[in-house]
Amino acid sequence: MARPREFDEAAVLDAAIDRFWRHGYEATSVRDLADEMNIAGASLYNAFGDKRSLYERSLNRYLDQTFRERIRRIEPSLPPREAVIAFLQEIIKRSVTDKQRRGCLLVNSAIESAPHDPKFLDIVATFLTEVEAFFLRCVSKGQGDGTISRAHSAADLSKSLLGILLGIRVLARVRPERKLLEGLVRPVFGLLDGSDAASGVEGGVRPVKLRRRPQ
Amino acid sequence: MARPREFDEAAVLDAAIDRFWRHGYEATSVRDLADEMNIAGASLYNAFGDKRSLYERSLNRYLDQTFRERIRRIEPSLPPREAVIAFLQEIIKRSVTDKQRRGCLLVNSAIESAPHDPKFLDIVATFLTEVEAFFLRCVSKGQGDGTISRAHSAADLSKSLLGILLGIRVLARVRPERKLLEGLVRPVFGLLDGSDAASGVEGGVRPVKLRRRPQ
DNA sequence: CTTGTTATAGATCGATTGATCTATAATGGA
DNA sequence: TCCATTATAGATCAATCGATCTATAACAAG
Repeated sequence: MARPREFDEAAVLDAAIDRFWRHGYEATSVRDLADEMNIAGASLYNAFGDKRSLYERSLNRYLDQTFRERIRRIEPSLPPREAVIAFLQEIIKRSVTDKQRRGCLLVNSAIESAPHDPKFLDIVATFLTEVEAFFLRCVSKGQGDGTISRAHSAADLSKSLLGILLGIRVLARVRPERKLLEGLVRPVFGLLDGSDAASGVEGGVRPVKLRRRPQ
Repeated sequence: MARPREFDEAAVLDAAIDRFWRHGYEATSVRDLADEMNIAGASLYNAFGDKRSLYERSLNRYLDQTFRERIRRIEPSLPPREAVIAFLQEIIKRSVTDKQRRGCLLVNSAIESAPHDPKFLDIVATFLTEVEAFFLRCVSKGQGDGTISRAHSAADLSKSLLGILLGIRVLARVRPERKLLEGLVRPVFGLLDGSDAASGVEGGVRPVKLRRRPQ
């Protein structure tokens, strides 16, 4: 019974994602959203609750369709070291080709929304941990089969990879230059390869003697 | 002639910085600003023009008082490798002790404001280049005197350092955990030290044959 | 059919926005 | 002292905000 929806929920949600992605939460009004989603304001409230709930739905859908999709696609199909590299290179490619300089909705949310809303904070923090966990799985596996250097602990390396990922996405909004981003990751990729990593600057742990990359 | 100001411009500007820093540009109203600056709305407009101009003034003052101050203080007083390390460690310390999770006004602006205002974009992009140049000076000098590894080009290393810096500042707003941030920089610091950095993942330039760190 | 339920479009709500106006206060120079 | 100039406080502006209301439309069940 009852009158059916005239719009495709996934489609209008994509429109909402795009708007939030480009302009952020505060700079987007409900009217902006309704316009881009091609639905009436009342329909928006009826279908998604309020603006905040719509943002939450948008962010979650974004994470599923971009980050998680990328992990699902890359992790099982590539050796661990190549998976990490492919993951980051794909993000560089996206950053460089993104003419609207939207950057990354996750990073944008981390800066703009997470600090002022416990729910958003939880979503963002949890997901960052999820990305870190992906890197950790890759690095651990790579160190196990000798394709990734043991000069640093898998825990540290995966944190560095997370940090670099976030840095790339900040630059993507301001200086999305191929040479900058590719130069930026080169030393980090080198970190995965063999290296003797000399002195421990700060008494850092020097976990295991490295092996000279068999394979 | 004319009635004198009743407030100290630098002091009220600091109050504006703090507000923008914590809440961003869009989520801060002119009334919020006037309240925190302890001046009337009319005085704000009289002294600083409009909200946008006040933000510009705030951002520039912030950059001078934090980033540039740090560079001016650290660069001449420490050897290049130690300067880089001190710079990043100071930022980690700030991130960890920042109970309000303000993060970095530069990074916050890069995400929220720069993409939608050519003037802000220019300020942020130019300053990011300025930070990169600082890292480049340090790395070049360190590679010259043998205290920093030549396994990667100074250009690439300084870009990586910039990326890691930005990543730290994103995490500072969401997961300002000491272990996370210190683990994150450990491999990057290792990058400065000797290392043979093997394979070029992507046909990247392998700039110079390394020397085994004389000193 | 009728009835119950939900979706839609557009008007509308009070609150808040960035910005300005009015009126008054405070100064240095004539 | 009077004038020109600027600063101040508070009221006020139209525009826009997030959200809701009213009225109508579209369906399924009976």
